[in-house]
Amino acid sequence: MRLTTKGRFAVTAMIDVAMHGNGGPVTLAAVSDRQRISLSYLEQLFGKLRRSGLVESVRGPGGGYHLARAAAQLSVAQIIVAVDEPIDATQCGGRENCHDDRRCMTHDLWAGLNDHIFSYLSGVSLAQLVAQQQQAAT
Amino acid sequence: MRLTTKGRFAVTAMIDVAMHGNGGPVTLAAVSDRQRISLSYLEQLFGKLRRSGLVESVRGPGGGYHLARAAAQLSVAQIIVAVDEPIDATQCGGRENCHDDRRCMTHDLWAGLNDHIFSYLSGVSLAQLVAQQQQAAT
DNA sequence: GTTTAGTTGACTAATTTATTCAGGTATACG
DNA sequence: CGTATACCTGAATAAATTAGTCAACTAAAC
Repeated sequence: MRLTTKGRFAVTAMIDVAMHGNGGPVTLAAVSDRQRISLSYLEQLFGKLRRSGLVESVRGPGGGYHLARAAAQLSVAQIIVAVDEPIDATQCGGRENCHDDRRCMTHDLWAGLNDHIFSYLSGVSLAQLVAQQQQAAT
Repeated sequence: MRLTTKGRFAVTAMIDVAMHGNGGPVTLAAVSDRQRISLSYLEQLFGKLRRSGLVESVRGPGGGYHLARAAAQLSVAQIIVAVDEPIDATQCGGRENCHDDRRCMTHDLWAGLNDHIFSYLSGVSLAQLVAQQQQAAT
């Protein structure tokens, strides 16, 4: 699992959708305006989020995106995995011949690291972030 | 804190130095050869590691790098911080005017996330990774 | 049938990552 | 000495990723 700004954009946008989704679908244009993320970049990200089943789209006037599940059932880990590219976490992609004789030295290291970070982020739900955000806005 | 391949290279190289440092300094040429990382890239990384006080250098023939402290006293977090660029974790760099009226929405989120990941990686020492690696080589 | 808004794909710019090149400096050793 | 080793520095480059832009299309509301 990588941690880059791309994942942060996705999480930010998802929080926005979660917070403004009461009155129906949220348009990307609105998210773009509020979060200062380019519309086309959002389109790319939400294309992935949709294909990963995290959001659902409604076409036509009054359309937009809404969460596919309750915010409490959506984790940060799912969002990041959805937008971040395949990521071969081990550099050798499972092959063990990356070196002459020994196997990829950091294989187990990063696998373990990934597991930890992933499990942590899996425990953080969108609902928690929304609650935190609304509290901060007070 | 970002998690990219750059940090992985640095950790891999540091493990190599830790494992081969019994007979004096380890040359980057040897690390490059064993780990298949370009020499010049290693020089860049070790320049940062040295300036961060994680390794010490010995010039001249028979020279090379050795750990500045015992492997048990060097954490993965320190290595990654040393080689990864400043990283503004909050996109707004502390300023709170990134949006019209509200502050950076994900500020607290990523700060908390960083803290967690950092503290986890701070708990993983180079010595642990070396031990793990030597065990795997059996 | 016109407007809204998602959908797709290609194309570009900026940044980061990784490599290469070309010099330098310090030091061990003969 | 002088020479070889290996760190040290900086610039230039290539590749990959990130971010943004453009253009055309489809589905649906009205």
